[in-house]
Amino acid sequence: MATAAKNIQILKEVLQKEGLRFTRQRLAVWTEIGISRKHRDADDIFISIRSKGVKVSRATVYRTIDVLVKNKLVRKLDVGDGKNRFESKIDEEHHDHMICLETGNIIEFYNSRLEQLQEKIALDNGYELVRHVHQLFVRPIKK
Amino acid sequence: MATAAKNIQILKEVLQKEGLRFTRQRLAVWTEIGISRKHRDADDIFISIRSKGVKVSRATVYRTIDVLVKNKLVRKLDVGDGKNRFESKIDEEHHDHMICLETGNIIEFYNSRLEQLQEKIALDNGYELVRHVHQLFVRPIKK
DNA sequence: ATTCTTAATGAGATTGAGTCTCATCGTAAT
DNA sequence: ATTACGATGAGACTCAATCTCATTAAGAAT
Repeated sequence: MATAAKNIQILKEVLQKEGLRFTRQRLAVWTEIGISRKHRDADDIFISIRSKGVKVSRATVYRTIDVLVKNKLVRKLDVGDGKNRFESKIDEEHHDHMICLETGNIIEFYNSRLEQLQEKIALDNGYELVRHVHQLFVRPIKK
Repeated sequence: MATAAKNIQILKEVLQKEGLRFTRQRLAVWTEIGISRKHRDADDIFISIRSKGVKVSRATVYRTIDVLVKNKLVRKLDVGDGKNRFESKIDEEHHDHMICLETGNIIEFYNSRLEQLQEKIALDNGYELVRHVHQLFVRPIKK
């Protein structure tokens, strides 16, 4: 389970590996993404950190997120509205997303057969699957 | 098979349905997308139309594409580089895309089992699948 | 064909997410 | 504590996409 101490440790290891320094701002960004509800956009994260009294800039938020995404601590999610969303990958099973066109709700799903098929399709074409983007845009079934 | 005459007819029907006028610009945009190679971005389409001597603006290109997408004549494709691509859906089987991370190549694929699975996943969650976004980011297998 | 109403267009301003610059700050090694 | 140099922040900048509004042109009516 993710404790604050464990999350700090994870961040420190990543920063060390990348030859980067451990700073208040980087910790704040990682904490914000790791602790809070999912699917938040960059500005949301920026505002939230500031509201907690930590001085940070948008530039630093974006720069830090890039590092976290590169090191697979965070996942970047494009829901098609021009703003990327971010979610922690720590203690999370892999999943994709269903976006409700009526409410904007984001529902997570996972299907192993689907994942296998994706690997197979890439392989059949002479490629190795690196990552995928998979969103289902849905509408509630009317009774 | 798609002939120029047939494509004009399709466009006219859509415009009529939408209560919109048939204009040189709208025809030029539809022709450009319908005739040319796939996966073109808006600016590409804009430049190409201009180079053929048809006076058009970026605003009109975007406005027309919106109408075409809304009426399922054109598909909008987000390949993750910040620029949407467009392709004609006329005389095209449905397919998804594999994007090569090394060359930027876009490969089309279709798998009926995959399509069925998506329908089922939405249904199992109480939703109706409206559309989906599905891209595989891949790397050539090294020999 | 000419007139007339109103939608469509174009040039350029604007938006907004994300990136970049560079003077200043702060980490952490010594 | 000093020092070297990486990190940060304010705000300029980028670029795809959208909006504004004066002008243009469909296409219906005559």
